[in-house]
Amino acid sequence: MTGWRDLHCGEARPADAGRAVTLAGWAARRRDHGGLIFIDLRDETGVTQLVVNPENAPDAAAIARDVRNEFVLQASGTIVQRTPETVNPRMPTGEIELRVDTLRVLSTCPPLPFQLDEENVDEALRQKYRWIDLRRDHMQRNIRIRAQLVRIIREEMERDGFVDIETPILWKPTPEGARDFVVPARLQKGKFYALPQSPQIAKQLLVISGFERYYQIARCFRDEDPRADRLQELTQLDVEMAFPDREFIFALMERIVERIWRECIGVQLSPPFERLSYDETMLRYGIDRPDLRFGMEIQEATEATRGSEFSVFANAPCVRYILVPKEFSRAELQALETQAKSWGAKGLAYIVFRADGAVSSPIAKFLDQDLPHRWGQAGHTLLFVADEERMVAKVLGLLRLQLGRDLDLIDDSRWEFRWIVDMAAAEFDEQTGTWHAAHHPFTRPTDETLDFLKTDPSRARAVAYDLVGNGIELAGGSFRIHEPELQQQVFANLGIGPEEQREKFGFLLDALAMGAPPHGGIASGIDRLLMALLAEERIRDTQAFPKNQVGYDYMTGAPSDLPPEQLDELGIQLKPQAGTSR
RNA sequence: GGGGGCGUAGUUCAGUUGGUUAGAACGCCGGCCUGUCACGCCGGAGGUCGCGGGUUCGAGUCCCGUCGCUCCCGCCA
Repeated sequence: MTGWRDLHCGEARPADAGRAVTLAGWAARRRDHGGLIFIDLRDETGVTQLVVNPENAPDAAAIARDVRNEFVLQASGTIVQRTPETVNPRMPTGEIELRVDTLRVLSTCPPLPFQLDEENVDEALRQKYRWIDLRRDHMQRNIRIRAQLVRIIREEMERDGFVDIETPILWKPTPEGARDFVVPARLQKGKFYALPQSPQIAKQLLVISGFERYYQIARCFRDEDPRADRLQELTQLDVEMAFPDREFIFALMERIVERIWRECIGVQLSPPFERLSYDETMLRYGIDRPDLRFGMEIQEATEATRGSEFSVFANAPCVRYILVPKEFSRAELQALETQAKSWGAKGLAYIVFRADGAVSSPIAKFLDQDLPHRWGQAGHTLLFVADEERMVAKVLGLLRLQLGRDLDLIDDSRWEFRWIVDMAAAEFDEQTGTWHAAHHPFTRPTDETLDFLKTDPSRARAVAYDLVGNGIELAGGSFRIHEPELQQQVFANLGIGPEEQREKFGFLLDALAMGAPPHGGIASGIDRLLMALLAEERIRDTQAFPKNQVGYDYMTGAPSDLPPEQLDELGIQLKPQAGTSR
């Protein structure tokens, strides 16, 4: 205890009755009864009720009358046991109160821009007054559990002999992956550092250096559009090890996750988590981070409809459907089709099975008679998408998720974790019409599918894995390429020529040539992990000081203009239209 | 880059088919109140209906534009 107080507000119990103590904290509420005045005094441990009686303490009563919410107070007096009829069983300190002798106002506060017990306050306002927002129980809980979660991670990593090593925040711009946040270099005018999207290369170098087990709670930056589940500035548990063993890495993560869920929210998980292949996941859920808390899995219908008289189905490379437990109306189906089209589908075919046995559908008559009945069910609707496989998976996957939420099919009490394994090595880029690395270009292709990178990238697999929990990607990792020749070949397959390789990754290739052990690892987004743990809808509520969807910080006003002298010093000249401010 | 939703008091929201002076709750201010704990009771202040334009006798409401927020698609190795 510091000199300001000798007891915390959440600590006092009947055993303390009779003690003369001083408390300090915030005035959470004041109830002025004309005579008696009650003040709920709050600090980070809880709340104690202050009672100020003008007969015993006229000076304190005069001060208490002018106290308003969120004033900071120091109160001295005696802890007294409450009489039975005045006990408040809803609060831990409800059996006692502080009979105040002297009261001191340490700090005042105007009426708040929003109330601490208000829900759904506009996020812009919450962020502008974040120091107020963070006083709310909900945010206090989130930020404190975040610290607890990080502590658990560190303990588990240290227990297994991983060494915590910091890597540079000022790093080299890399063209692969997300857009870089860049930092102008004053001492090298016209040149730029980039903030790391992840310490990927640095951690590989550390393992090559002989730190066989590295970890870091690392800040990462990605200059892409944020979302409800995505941040520009994030924190990840970053792990890398020499002579990697996939089972070891899985078990490590499972142990960490199990402990976090148990200790932070009292939920007992039962690892090991089941494994799903990437291909099966994409087929059944249409997305690489499936939410397994409800069914409505995607079903294959391509072969069955190949000879159909419905030309759309007959000609499509892929036809799949989901069976939705609802009889949709025409208007609802219209809305669903509009939604599906906005995701890129050409249309949405449907067969509604009425509860009375009637079937309404513009396409059922074109299908083999028994097919719909084999797939359907009274009171349900079949929704079909026919297109390229990628599009079918995407649209049905998104439909499944949206309908799962809208129809309240998701069982919130369930925790479904899965390892997604046998990941694709390459992804098709619709815009450029080329293939690029699905994970990152240092990911090790499997020996068996290595040659497919050249001939048929869609079939190439990587030694890569993701951990998914309740539809949220919680971790992702891989084994890396440790042979310089293979790394050069993979670069080449991804369209990065020898000169570009040298310029951008020369130091990595050199390092790989100088005794690089086989290595691999995993990374886990702390913000995402917390989001899943707390079932938060907005990842921003897991951070103390988040920015909004266009990277604006309401509190500080960042990003902001620079004075001309500073720009000069950096050798930067802004285009006339640039430099607009809010 | 694209699509959806939202924008009314300090806050959260309501506001009917376009119709009188735009309401409620909480908060705030004043008064009363010695056992409340979401204290109670009485009274009061508080509004550029995001902004600009249009239609109309009349616009919070309809139309166009614009700004902001938010969710999603793209993007996110």
